[in-house]
Amino acid sequence: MSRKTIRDIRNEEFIEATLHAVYERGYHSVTLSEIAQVVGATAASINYYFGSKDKLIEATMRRLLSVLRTALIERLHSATTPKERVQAILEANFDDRLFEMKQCSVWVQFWSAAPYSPDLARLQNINRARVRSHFRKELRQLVPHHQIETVRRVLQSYMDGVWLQAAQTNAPLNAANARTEALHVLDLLLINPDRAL
Amino acid sequence: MSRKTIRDIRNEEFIEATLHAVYERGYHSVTLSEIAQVVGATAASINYYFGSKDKLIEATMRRLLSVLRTALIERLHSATTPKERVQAILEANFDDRLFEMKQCSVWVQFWSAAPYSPDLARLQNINRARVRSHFRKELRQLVPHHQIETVRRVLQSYMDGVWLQAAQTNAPLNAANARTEALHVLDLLLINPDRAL
DNA sequence: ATTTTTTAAATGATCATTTAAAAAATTAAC
DNA sequence: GTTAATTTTTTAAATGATCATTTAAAAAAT
Repeated sequence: MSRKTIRDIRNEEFIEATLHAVYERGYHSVTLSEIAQVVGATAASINYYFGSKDKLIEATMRRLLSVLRTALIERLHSATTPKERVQAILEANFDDRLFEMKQCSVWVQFWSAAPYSPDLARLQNINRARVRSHFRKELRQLVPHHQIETVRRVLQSYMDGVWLQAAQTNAPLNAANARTEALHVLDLLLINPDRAL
Repeated sequence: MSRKTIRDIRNEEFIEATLHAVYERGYHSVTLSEIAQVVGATAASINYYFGSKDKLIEATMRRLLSVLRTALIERLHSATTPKERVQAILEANFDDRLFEMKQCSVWVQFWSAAPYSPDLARLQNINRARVRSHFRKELRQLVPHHQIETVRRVLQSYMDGVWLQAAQTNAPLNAANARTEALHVLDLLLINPDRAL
């Protein structure tokens, strides 16, 4: 029963094309024509569907966020203990569907552009707030009160850093490795916390 | 005896202005005129001194790298044990002269632009290779052979992530806190390594 | 005087966006 | 089921704005 309108299909195609073209050419030098070319259309067509280049970019960012949200919800759903749920957050961030060159690259570029675009900044804040709040809720049951924020900051910084590096490597990414390593880092932070933090 | 030519002074001014203007307006939307305005000059003047916008950007990136290199050398010089030297690398990355909004912001923007500019990419690789090699040399004496790369990757990812977040916060940065937290993370990685990694 | 530095204005290129018309698809009528 | 109207989608070309860069001349410094 998937009754997709042409509009939905085109939206989908153009967002996919944007991911590809931004990855290939860079956020600040890609043109509407280049994006349109990826799917054999014209720049005018994009404006017909999205209204402007900015709106297209915003829609693409929403797409990335939606992939992360989906992975996060799925994994949280099948976790039962606080620690499992923290692991779920970490693993969602390096989910196979997300932790892939094209998306890492575009994501990092959006990050760096966000401070200069209210729309992108808004989306980014929503996402960051969600991850932060999930972390806090679970860490409350795993580490002493006064260490919650430190542990959370370290985990989030670590995840961001891995993404940043992923976007700059030309070697193919290994999402499974990234997840394993992230779980190791978590274990380190949970070992004997009174001693180091 | 600091005999500075006008050329040196102007170079300095324009690089400073670039840091300011890129921070204010964003790497991909700042114009030569805006940069020139910061020091009351004209865009043509920048081309007279730097030859092109790209060269100015490259010179600004070099400036940032030079600040890091200086901090790194200074701190390494006064460290005597392997652990102190690893600490020196971490602390240099969050040196007061470097870990400051304007520079974090510009640095992150350069990072995200580097894959699309051979010149920026080259500079970035040189820098990353230097930090990597320092880490390796010292970690060899601190952790078992098979864990060197993992520990190093975690530390570098963590540092990158902190920078990324710093560039996106509007709260003022606290370099001393960043250094303290980084040393904590190091201690965690060095505690009982056989257990977790 | 001569050289260095600065600038206003010109140049030329690039784009996002608009427009107006064509093409395709959908609907309605017979 | 074919045809004619209507709506949706697409595009080529026009528009207008923005910039980096060049140029040629003026201003400042040596």
